[in-house]
Amino acid sequence: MRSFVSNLKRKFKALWADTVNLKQLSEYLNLSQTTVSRALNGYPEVNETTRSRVLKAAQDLNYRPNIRAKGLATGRALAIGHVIPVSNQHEMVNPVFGDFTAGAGEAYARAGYDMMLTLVPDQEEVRAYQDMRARGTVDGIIVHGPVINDERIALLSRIGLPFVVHGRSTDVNLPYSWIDVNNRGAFERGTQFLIELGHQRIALLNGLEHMDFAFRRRKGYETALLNHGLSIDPGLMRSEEMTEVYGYRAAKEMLSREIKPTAFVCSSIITAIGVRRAIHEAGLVLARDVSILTHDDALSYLENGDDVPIFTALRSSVRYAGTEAAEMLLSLIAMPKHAPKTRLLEAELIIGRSTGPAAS
Amino acid sequence: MRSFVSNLKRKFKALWADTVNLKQLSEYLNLSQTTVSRALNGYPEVNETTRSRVLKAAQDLNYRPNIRAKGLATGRALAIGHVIPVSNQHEMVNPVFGDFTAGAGEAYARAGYDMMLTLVPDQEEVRAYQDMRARGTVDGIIVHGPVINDERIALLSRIGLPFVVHGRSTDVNLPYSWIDVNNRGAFERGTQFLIELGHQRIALLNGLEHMDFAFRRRKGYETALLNHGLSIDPGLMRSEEMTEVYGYRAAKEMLSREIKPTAFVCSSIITAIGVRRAIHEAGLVLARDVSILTHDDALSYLENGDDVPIFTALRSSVRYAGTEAAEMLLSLIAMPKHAPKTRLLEAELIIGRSTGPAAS
DNA sequence: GAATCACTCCAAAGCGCTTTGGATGCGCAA
DNA sequence: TTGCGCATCCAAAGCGCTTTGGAGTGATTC
Repeated sequence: MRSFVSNLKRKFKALWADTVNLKQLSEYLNLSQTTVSRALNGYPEVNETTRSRVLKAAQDLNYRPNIRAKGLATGRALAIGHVIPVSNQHEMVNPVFGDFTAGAGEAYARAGYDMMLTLVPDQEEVRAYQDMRARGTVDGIIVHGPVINDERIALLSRIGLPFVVHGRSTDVNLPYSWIDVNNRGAFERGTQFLIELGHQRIALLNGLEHMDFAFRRRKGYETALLNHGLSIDPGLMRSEEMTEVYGYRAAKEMLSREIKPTAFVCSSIITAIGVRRAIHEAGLVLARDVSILTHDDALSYLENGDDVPIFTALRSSVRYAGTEAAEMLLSLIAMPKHAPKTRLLEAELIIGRSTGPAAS
Repeated sequence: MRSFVSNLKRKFKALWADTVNLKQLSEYLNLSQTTVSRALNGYPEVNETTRSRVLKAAQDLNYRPNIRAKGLATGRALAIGHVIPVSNQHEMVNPVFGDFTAGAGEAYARAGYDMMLTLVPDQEEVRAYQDMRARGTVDGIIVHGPVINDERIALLSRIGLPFVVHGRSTDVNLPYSWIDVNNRGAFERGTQFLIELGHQRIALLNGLEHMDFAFRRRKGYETALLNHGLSIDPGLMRSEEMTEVYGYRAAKEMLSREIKPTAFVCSSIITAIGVRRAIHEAGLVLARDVSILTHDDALSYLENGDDVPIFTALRSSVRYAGTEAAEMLLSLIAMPKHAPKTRLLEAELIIGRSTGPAAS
């Protein structure tokens, strides 16, 4: 039996790890390409006996449909695009993106979709989306890093390419699909937590505030301050790319002042690590002299401790968001007429060892 | 003139942000598809006047060749695959991968290639590569995270899919293309540096040692110890996924011993951050009481300080490696008969503020 | 016994591009 | 005038798949 099959394989030039195409497979089976194709794709108009014969043969001859031919015929690409804007000021290939992508990748893998990454210089972004649509490289797109009033949303709606935004865009009034963390609510809650611990001078080390998430976080922070009769001090607010060095420098400067902040709110655990370094270097003690509260994306390589969290944090798994976003997009592609879907995730306030009552 | 063009656009159903195909373009030009295709792709047998007419029209009508049709006709995919192995023990979507990818993406973008990411469960990896080959999704592959005696290398050679390994694989004797850091040399040099500072009990917090890079690093570390008459103490060696918590825990345990190590060699800056945390928590002072030396992949989000490096480090930009790997692969694809290319990068020893003479 | 129907299957026409194998017309030498 | 080479262009055949529009069976119905 084995040698029977392998003879046929030889005859049909199907060596191990090599592949036949539909035509060869159908000749081998003495069936038409139509029938074989239908059997393989689960269409009803084929006898079940035939179908299992076909399935068996496809297995034996190691048949793999050519994805480009399939795509040409069906008009679908079976791929999702992730466009990563690249600019000088600003680098989207960050740890957050990695984890989000990992989450999304899982969902794609399950659904048999591929994932295309494209790095695109800022100013060519619009063109890149048109390209993807026109050249048919992808069936849908995940939009990363939305800014305030992001023009990509209007563009993608116009050209009719399904998309899901990771985040939202303030000032955009079109309906669109998104998944986001309640950034404003989280930062309001976190700031309030510090205020209730007695802190009055609370610094905010935010991400770049043209980014929508950072804008919302600042709003939350400000709201909490105002709600408790505290004033907003621009000298205590920074907005930059969220690196370790940024956290270090900003904290070092603020801690060298006559009147120091007693607490820091950070937009990223990496920035918080930089702040911690500055605190140590200034000879101060974390939680006793200065508190840190940070947003925590639950990155796999930067877990916030294990049993007891290192930092008091607003936690929301970006990996989970990735999976959800991907599934939203896939279902949008499956039902193109469906209304936009939205999903708001809540961050969890987790008490760690980086906060304490304000030093008097 | 403008309205002339826009009339024709309307006539040919080319609305803004919409696209014509080759047939429409050739009808618009009163030329055959052959000629238009040749004009566009720079073939010589077309009059220069005609060519510029074609180019102009392609621009005006917003012509974008369908990549799947092109791929079907040429047999090329214009895409490169990055396969990310996923398992329970082990997570490749790490910050290093992100930066490598960013570097590679630049090269692809320049060459007009797309980048495909695929997450593949460990045990299906072999099948995944066969698939990519058979279905024609990619023209080549970057192999990430090679282990000792990595079977993927033989597989990819056999099925004839061009590939470049990021790293090497000990015990594989086939010729293949790779780009790697001199891990062994770097860790030997780094360890020697610590020894010369008087350290005798030097711990190694390595990555998972079935990974080739980690294996080589250990060899380098051991070589330096032996060269200086120091013994190898398994109690001072760890091998795990390189997270922050790993560094913290391992260092905490070792620093709680009767006889503590006086220096740590880490395989990742993230792990080093964890070690630093444990040092602080133990009430010790970095560089004075305990030294840290780490490998530094020069990740954009985890820069090792600015003017003065935080950690004494063996630095080698993984982003640069990504760009180089991509370019090697693209040239391999362009010249399939070419012999394998290899490239060994040297890590730079950078003196930071995390090392000092051994405390007596 | 003829008409109808459900069930299986097939031939052939695309999908949008590249590329092979001419066809056409021109200038130029013989 | 004929023949030849060269410069331009074109028709048509793929690439490997899906899908439309039947065609060929028996079985069922009247």
